[in-house]
Amino acid sequence: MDLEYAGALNQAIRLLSLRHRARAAQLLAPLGLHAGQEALLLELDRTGPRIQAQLSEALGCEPPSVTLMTRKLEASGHIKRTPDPADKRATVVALTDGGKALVEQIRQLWLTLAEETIRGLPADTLGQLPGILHTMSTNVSGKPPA
Amino acid sequence: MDLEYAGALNQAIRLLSLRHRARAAQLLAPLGLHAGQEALLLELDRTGPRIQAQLSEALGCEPPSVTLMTRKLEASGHIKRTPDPADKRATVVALTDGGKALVEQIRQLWLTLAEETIRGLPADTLGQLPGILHTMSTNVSGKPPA
DNA sequence: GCGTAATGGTTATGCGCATAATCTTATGCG
DNA sequence: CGCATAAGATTATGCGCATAACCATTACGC
Repeated sequence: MDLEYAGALNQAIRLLSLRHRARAAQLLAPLGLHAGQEALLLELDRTGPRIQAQLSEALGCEPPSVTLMTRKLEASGHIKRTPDPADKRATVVALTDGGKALVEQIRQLWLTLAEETIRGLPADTLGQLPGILHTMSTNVSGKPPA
Repeated sequence: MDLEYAGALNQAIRLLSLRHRARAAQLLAPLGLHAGQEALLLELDRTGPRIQAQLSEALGCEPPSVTLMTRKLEASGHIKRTPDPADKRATVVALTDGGKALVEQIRQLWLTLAEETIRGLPADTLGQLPGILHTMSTNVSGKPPA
């Protein structure tokens, strides 16, 4: 691998990150959501109520970030935070009814976003794309490949 | 395209963004840099001195972000900001000697990061990877495809 | 030429992320 | 047991990004 390829690759990843996130933000704004919050709601919908430590792990961000995000999502009425009776340290986070309804809208937006993103890519690329992205993610995750 | 694929794709892009950036931050920390600043320095090195509006365009971020980043990079001595004699509104940004030396180190780190990122990917994928990422970027850039 | 629009920058504010330090509660081991 | 350690959460702080509002300058149309 040469310096030029490396530079192009890293820059391409950086640009995709910025723009994909920016586009997501545009689409989520009408719902009153900021980019990043949708992932928390989708995760809650996918697995049911979870404590923040689990959310932190699933979302790939640190506990303090989850604390602030959950605060704001609770303030806007999309989730509810209740102390865990079995572990007094933990607080469990659950979707409200309003939150569940929001998730349905998010799913539609994410379909739009994904279709927009992969427009013009060859069909065989589409099949391997999630795998490629996942491989790169775990490669730089620092964690040993389980 | 189904909802499941869309969700997996968007989530994969989000995770790759977070982790690639986090790993970049780890590598840049010993140089006293924060993730994002390296792009500005690399761009300056690639094209020579530029005014902030051009940097904003090249980096894919908004002018206020450039203002703050250039301030900090100037404070740490890596760049120099001087008023443009031809246009009293503009300020041109140039690498200092120290900044140029830093760029060489950044290039090495970016080689490391890129090799780490694409580890385990098939050879034919590597060839098309930059193109795929670029296509996706422009797809969500909002700009008409020039 | 002059007034209006466009361009370059900055300030203020807010969000998502990070790390470091701290507090509380669980858990492990002697 | 009791005590050290680990785990869950929070606070404080800082950076990169964003938008909105504003100022200074340049460019343009009449």
